[in-house]
Amino acid sequence: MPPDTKDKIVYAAMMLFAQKGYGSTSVADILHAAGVNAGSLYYFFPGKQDVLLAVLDAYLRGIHPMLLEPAWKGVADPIERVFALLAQYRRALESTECTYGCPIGSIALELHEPDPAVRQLLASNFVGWLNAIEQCFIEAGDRLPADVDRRALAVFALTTMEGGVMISRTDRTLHAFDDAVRMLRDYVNRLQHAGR
Amino acid sequence: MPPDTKDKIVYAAMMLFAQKGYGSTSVADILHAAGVNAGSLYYFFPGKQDVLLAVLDAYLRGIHPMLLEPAWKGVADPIERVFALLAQYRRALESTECTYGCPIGSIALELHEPDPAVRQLLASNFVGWLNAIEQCFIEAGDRLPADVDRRALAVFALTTMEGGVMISRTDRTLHAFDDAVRMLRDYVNRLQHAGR
DNA sequence: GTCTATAACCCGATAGAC
DNA sequence: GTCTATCGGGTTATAGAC
Repeated sequence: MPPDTKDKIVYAAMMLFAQKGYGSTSVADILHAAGVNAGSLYYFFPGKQDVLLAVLDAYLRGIHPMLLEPAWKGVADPIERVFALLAQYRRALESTECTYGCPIGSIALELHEPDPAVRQLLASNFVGWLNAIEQCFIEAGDRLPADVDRRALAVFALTTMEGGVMISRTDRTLHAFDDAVRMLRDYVNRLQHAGR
Repeated sequence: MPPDTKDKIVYAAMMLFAQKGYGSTSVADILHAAGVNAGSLYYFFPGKQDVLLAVLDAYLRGIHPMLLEPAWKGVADPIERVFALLAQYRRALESTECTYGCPIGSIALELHEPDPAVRQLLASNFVGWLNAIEQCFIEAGDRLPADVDRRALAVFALTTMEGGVMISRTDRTLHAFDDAVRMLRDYVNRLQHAGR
């Protein structure tokens, strides 16, 4: 079963949006990368923005199979899973000379007045990520103090990753990403040792 | 002394880049907002990107007078200064319905393959911010454990702010920003009480 | 230094045959 | 479903008078 045209368009757009951003990717770029003609794209999608919606939906459905499962392979401890996920983002930065970060975050900051449907899907992607990490901290149980807000801790992990990617991408160095993750690790360690 | 044409262009571009981003702001937008004609802009600047360079340079020179001094007015304690600065970003989000965040961060993620001069100025802006916050943590002296890396802590504060802005802008709610800053505050509190 | 007009180009989207 | 050709409009930047 060869990949159908629609999937080829979405996949090509996903790669291009991650590499160059949404605004800097032209429909012609997508057509060329997908090996498809304009008529086909506009047969499946009303316009460029609807391609973005399909891409964001693909990211959303891919959170578990494409993001979390690879990162968590062989890692059972819930707290280690949080840092295993961050380590996967580090590898993405490392293997692209600090060029490739989190595509959701990039698009979220690129679009200043996004269409409501786009903004909704961006938010859903963050929520999916946060739910998974919150669950890790919940599963950590009494290794963390009871009064520590698991959801807020998940948000903190996300800001650490996104902020670290932003600064590392800007100075083309992993220092900032590593500094931020190291501080988060120290914080979580101190929480684990609190009250013992 | 009326503001000269060049300054009007840079100021108008600064506002527009912050509101709509660099790519979505046309030269015509800048001309209209500045009340200036195309010939004037291209007399002072070789092109649009050079206007961006001037804007980033203005942000860099404005870090102390425009950003830090207002945030730190009446705040002497170095650690409180860190959170006073974060509170100022919160007010910017709040007063714009979570639309306006950090313009440097937005541009940093919008431009995927920035001109070296642009990337250099973005990095310098981050460095200026980090130097100031690092200095706060240094001035905190022995209120923080000696083995805590002051620079890394400053990076952590920056990722908290930038990541918090990103997520709050996306879901148009201050929850994420507040969660992240609350966690950072808890971490700093625990550091202050460590070893006592 | 400032103005108007316009060149030269690229964009997203469409039309209509097949 | 797919193809080619093209429309209409917005873009950055320039030319040349003043």
